[in-house]
Amino acid sequence: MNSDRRIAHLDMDAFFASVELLRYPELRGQAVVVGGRNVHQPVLQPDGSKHFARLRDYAGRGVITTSTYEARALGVFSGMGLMKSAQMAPDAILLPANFDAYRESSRLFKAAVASIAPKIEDRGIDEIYIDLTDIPEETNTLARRIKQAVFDATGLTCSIGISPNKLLSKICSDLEKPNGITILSMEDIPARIWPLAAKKINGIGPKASERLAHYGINTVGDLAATSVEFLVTKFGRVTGAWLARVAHGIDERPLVTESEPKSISRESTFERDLHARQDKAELSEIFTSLCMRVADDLKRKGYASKTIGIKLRYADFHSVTRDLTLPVSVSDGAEIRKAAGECLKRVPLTQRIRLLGVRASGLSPLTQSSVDLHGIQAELPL
DNA sequence: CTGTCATTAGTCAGACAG
DNA sequence: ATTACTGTCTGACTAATG
Repeated sequence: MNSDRRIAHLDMDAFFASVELLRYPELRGQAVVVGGRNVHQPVLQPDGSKHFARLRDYAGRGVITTSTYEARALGVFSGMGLMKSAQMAPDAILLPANFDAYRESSRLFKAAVASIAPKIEDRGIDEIYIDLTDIPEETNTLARRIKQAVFDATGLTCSIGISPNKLLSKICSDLEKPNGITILSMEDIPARIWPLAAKKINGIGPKASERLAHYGINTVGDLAATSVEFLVTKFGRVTGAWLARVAHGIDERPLVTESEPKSISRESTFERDLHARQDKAELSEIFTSLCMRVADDLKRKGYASKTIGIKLRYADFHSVTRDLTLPVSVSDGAEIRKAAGECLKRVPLTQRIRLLGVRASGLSPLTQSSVDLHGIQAELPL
C-alpha cells in the first residue's frame, strides 16, 4: 500500500502569547502570560507608555492559557493556576485572551500553508497535519518554504516535524521548538525517539505515564523493549497492542481533512462555590443562560440535538455528568433547558458546586424545513 | 420455558488534548 | 484561596432485543 508517506505536523510557537506580542512589541523578551478572567486590557498612560497588569495583581480562579518562553523559564506553564504562578513569577505581565485575534491569525496561517500543500488536517487553533507525499520538492526546502509562508502571512514563527506518519511528526515538531524543523525517518527511531519520556507520545497522558512508570517503563525505548503480551495483560487487548505499535513508531492513521462536530457544550466556573438551595436563584440564572448559549451555538452552526447533558463539578473538584436522550431532536433554548432540568433532578445537590455545564450531542443537520416548522421536528411518518 | 449469547443503545466516568 | 473551557474518545456497565 502507500506506506511511503511524508507527513508534516506544524505547531505555532507559543501561539496566543506570540499574537499578543505582535500587538505589544515592547513586551518582547519579557515573561508574559495570557489567561485569567476579568483581566483588564493594558491602559495607556499620560506619558504614552502602557500600564500592564502583573501576575501579582491577580485574584481569582483563572489558569494560564499560554506563556512566553521567558515565562516558561521561570516555571510558569499553561494549565497552571494563576494564583500559583503568581508566587513563582509575580512580575510577569498578565494579558487577557483575545480569541478573535487568535482565530484570525489561525485562519491566515492555515490559508498560507494551504496555498502550498492543500491536504491539511485541522487540529485546533494552532496546529495542523499536512500531507506532503505528492509534492515533488526536497523535504527541508519545502519545510522552510512553508515556514516562510506562515511568517509572511502572520508575522509568527512555527515549528515543523516531518516523518512517515502523524505519530512521529507530532513528536518531532516539539523537538526543536521554537522556530525549528525536524525531519525523521524510521531508521532514526532508536536514536531520536527511544530516549524520550513515554508521555511524549500523543495519547499517553499523566495517568498512563504513571502506570507505566510503576512497571519501570519510563522512556519510549523501555516501552519498545516490553513484550506486547505483558502490555496486553496490564493494559488490555486494544491499549496494550497500541502501546507496542507506537513504541516502534508505527502509525497508519490517515489524515482527516473534514469532519462534523459530535457535540456542542458550554460550561462555567463560578467566582465562588454556590449551594443548590442557598444560591438557587443565581444557579438557575446561570443554568438557563448556559442552555441559551448552547441553543445559540446549535442554531448558528445549523444543528439539532437528540441528547442533552449536564455536568457539575463540586467544591471538592469531583465531577458528575447526566444526560438524557429525547424522542426528537431539539435546538430551542427552552426545550434544552427543560431536558437539562430533568438531568439536574438526578444529581445529588448537597455539596457546594463550583462549575455547571450544558452539552448537546447526537447532532444532526438542522434542515430548513425543521426551521420553518418553528422547532417542531418533522419526523417521517410510518 | 429457561438460559445463554450477541448486539445495540443509552448512560456515566475518566483520560486526554489544544 | 490551585486547578478554564471545549471537544473527542474509550471502557464499563445496564437494559433491551432477538
